[in-house]
Amino acid sequence: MKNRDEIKAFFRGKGVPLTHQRLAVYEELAARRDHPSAEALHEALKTDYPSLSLATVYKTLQTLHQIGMVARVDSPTSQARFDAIVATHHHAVCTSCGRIEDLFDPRLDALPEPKAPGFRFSGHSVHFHGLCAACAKAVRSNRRKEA
Amino acid sequence: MKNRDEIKAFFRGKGVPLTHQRLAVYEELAARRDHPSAEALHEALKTDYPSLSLATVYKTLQTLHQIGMVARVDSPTSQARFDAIVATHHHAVCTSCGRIEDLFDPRLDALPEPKAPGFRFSGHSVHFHGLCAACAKAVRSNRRKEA
DNA sequence: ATGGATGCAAACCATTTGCAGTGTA
DNA sequence: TACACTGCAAATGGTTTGCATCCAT
Repeated sequence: MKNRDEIKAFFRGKGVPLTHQRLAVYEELAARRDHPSAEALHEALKTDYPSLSLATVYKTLQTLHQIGMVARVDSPTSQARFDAIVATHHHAVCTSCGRIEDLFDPRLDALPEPKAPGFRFSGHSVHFHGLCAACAKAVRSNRRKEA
Repeated sequence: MKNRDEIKAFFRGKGVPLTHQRLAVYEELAARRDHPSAEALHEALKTDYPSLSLATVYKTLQTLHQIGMVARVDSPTSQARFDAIVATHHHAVCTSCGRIEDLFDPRLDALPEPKAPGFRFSGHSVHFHGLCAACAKAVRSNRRKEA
């Protein structure tokens, strides 16, 4: 995703109106590599767009996320979730209902350490995301109803 | 971590008082495999401990986390963070300042899919956590001061 | 023209905090 | 006994929502 024509085409293809605010938020985000929060984006944009509201930034990010133009850096649920197992293990997260299951797989415990200059790593965690059994079944029966 | 004597010993070893509330929260969490939220734990406990407050559950979980008896299931920062790169990639997260850096490493893109009955996975993400260059340096100079 | 988007302010929800009283060590 | 913990209620901070107005299509 790069220039304005491509952006315009992408929105059109999704049938979603492209407003000045949406363009501004997307271009600001795309220009940065620091994974800003909604607030940080609003802060950065308010000089050029004094009337842009924080609520619009939130709504815009949701829209951009829905049409697949931006990703959120993890945090699957809004509430913190806890685990009495402190040994290294990983998680399967249901993107529909928030269900979290433990994954124990030694092949995931020893991953190649990536290059990240200056970073001193103390560990890692792997999240597999998808639909849990119950939600996958719900989706199937919905499809059947809609058909 | 299992029986009450071991729990008691662990708290004593950390020099942290073991209250009824802390024991109750820990035992409830340890008995479950659904990664409950603070609220869910409070809900489950309030029949047996009607005076237990939600604030205490939050404080207790913080304490248990600090002494290494419980883990939080990721979500490194409280605010949502966004990324204009939607292609598969991974992240390095600084546990001290919240800095997030992109990691591009094809070896992390193709991981063995773990056994999770019924789950239909659509993808995965890997978080490496540790200290970024700046925070690692800050820790070093703090150590020097304290010495 | 018109349906969806914006902006404002209020609402919401998870989490934190101040403080008086209580319990653990 | 002393200090840390609890419980309550109020405060906080991020995010969402209702509604009147505005704008992209």
